[in-house]
Amino acid sequence: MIAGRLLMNKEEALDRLKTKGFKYTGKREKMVEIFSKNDRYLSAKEVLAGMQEEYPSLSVDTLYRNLSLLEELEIVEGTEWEGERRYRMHCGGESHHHHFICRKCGKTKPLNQCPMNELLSDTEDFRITGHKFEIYGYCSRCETGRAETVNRG
Amino acid sequence: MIAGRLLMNKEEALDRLKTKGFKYTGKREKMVEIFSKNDRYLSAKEVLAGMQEEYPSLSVDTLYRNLSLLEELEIVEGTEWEGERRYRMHCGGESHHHHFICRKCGKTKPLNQCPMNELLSDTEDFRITGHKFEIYGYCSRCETGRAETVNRG
DNA sequence: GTTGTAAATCGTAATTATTCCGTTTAATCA
DNA sequence: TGATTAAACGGAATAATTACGATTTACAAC
Repeated sequence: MIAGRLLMNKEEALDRLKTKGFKYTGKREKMVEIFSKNDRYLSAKEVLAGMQEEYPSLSVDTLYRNLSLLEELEIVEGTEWEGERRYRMHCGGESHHHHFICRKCGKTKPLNQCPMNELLSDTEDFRITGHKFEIYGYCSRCETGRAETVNRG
Repeated sequence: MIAGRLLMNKEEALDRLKTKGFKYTGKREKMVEIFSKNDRYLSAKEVLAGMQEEYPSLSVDTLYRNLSLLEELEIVEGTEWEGERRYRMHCGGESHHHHFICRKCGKTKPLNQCPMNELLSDTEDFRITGHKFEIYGYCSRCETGRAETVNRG
């Protein structure tokens, strides 16, 4: 249990869309729903597969534009992983954090600590604008083979 | 100055190729030379540009195969950055480390500390197999506009 | 030095992720 | 309801990477 970190939910996500002046479309709702049901990083292809249940002929342009939009609005957070961009529901709030990522199923677990706090002295001759810290491995379900096979694209 | 971290050099790289049973070709020599002259992450396209000085009609297949081979042999080290895979000369030795990366010119600076040391308690329910930690920003030359423009592809 | 052979390279095509663009559709608001 | 304008369509363009059969080459054995 992690204090002070609220996962973005569907209601807040769609509310944020509206208040920022974007339209509340069924496709965006479905996308947010897909992310809220999957606590792991999803590739564009995986999101597309989920979308096709309801929108079998969704344009890839729409898919990518909305993924970018949701990331801009901090409804989802993205990372580059294994050659493609992947997204998960934004962990929300002001609590800066990082993730553990399961190499097999993409499941994520937030980490409480941020390593940047101790490292500032090491880079005095650079102006730091960002950082990436991710831990990879296997979650307990994948480790013991109990996890169902997940289409990773 | 960082103690105990020897940058891979051309001689050792080619020696490593031979002892592992791979052939010592002029193209591989040139590739290693390009990396040894550039202390920063290079994209495949940048390496190709360097190769074309000497081998104007280099096949992209050869380029990518050799990049992968050099990475396997730990002659170079790769990372995914801004949508493509980039490589730099391997920092070598047993000293595990991470990098600061300049967003503009790709220049790198090794960091002495590894944040994993303090974080083990946070992931008891995962088997950890690797991690990535990179700091982004601007090096002093790029910050003050003194750096020449670098073709980043 | 000659030769055999596996590895390396070539050249081109296929694949895959992502973006672009002109047209059509639909959400929102007066 | 009608007007306005963003969103979506769909098909093509772009760009990184991989695949593959044919040819060449490094290198070791003779």
